[in-house]
Amino acid sequence: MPENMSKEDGPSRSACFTFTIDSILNLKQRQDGARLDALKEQRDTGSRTERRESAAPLTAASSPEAQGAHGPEPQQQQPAADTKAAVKKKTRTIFSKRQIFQLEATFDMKRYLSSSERACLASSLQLTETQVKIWFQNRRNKLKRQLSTDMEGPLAAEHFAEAGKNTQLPSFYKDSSLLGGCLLPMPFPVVYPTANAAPYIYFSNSAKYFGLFDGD
Amino acid sequence: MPENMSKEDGPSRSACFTFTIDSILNLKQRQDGARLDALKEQRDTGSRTERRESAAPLTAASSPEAQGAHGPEPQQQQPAADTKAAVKKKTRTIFSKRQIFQLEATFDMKRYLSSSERACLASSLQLTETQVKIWFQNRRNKLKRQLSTDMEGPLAAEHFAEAGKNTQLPSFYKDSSLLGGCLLPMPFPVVYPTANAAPYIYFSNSAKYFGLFDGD
DNA sequence: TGAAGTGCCGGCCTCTTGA
DNA sequence: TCAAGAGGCCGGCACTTCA
Repeated sequence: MPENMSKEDGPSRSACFTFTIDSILNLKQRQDGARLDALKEQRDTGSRTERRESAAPLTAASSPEAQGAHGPEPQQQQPAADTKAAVKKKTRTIFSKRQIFQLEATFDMKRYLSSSERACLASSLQLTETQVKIWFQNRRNKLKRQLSTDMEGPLAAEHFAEAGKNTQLPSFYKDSSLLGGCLLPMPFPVVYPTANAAPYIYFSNSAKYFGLFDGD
Repeated sequence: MPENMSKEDGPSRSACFTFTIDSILNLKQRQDGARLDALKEQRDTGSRTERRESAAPLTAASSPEAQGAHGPEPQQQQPAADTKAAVKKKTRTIFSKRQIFQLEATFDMKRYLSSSERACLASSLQLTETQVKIWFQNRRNKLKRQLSTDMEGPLAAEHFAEAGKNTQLPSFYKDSSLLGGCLLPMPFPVVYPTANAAPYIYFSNSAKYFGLFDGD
């Protein structure tokens, strides 16, 4: 799905308001990197119809990695593009606390993002959309694992699927249209009504916000 | 999309009620073929978690084509599976008028179907889900082309995208939950509210229903 | 520990084919 | 004419890798 559809979603939407959490938190950091995922993100640009209103025209060279984190300090661990086919050592970016906080808060609201919501959140966090996408993917997986171990039983996974099925989340073609596709993360417990059981409430690791407030 | 997600949608949903249009139209046809798309549909069965509550266990052999149409008459044009690797001549199934009618009516309601809606409609029409999926795909394309020529301008396509974006449509993860994922096609004009323009009304070829009522 | 890589699946789109 | 094939893109999931 959904993609191709991004065609119907990406270009003409521009649902990203500038008053996002960023402006609220007043944490305007650098505007440099945090773009192009080089290999995969580029083909994104090559879609049929134009898509993605991303600024930078993707300057073919340099910064092959998306190191969209770590406050103002440069902190590049990529091979500096010495040779053409750089070794491309697998880097592990560390998201800032502000980014994690916002991602977690958003995750509490909904576990799946529409493309426009993703774009909005990404630009708000100075991350690539792919990074946000992957973060949510990994986060979902983490949640699933946590539930499996917490509930110590095969039903855990079902609860997860159950909750994820009839509730939340978007579609590739249309977003929740709340705030025009933008989310304002608010750390509240989320209720996941299940189809055949009493509403299942998950407080999403209530302690995860602790220690995330003191700057990056 | 979705897929993978069909995992969360397929198995535990069973949202297909038996009072579908079929029971209304009292057109219980044969229950035989109209399944397995052989090549592609089969891997569907091989998904990670079980999915699809389809009856027939997919008997490896015979009926490689999905000829889910044409009233009671057999009408098979496939190579009868004489040799193992039959020539597999490209067949062109002709849907019955009843099937077309129902598909068109459903299409008027929404131009994209969730997996459960698709499953429901498919079983209701004795067609494979793939056939329904492809039909909707081709129908969407047809609509788009019609709009392009009708409006004689480059804006037509945009209107289509515009309409398809903020309106309808499902998601891979959750369906409209109307009637439990089942649709009751009702030939009414559909209103496609656009984001930045007055609601765009499309009467979906008002004459297309003519001549579709007289039996198969 | 967790961002990212890999492999597989399904859907959608566009264009094309051939009964 | 139109169901279906083919090629290409995207997102999701499971599982793995390694700074």
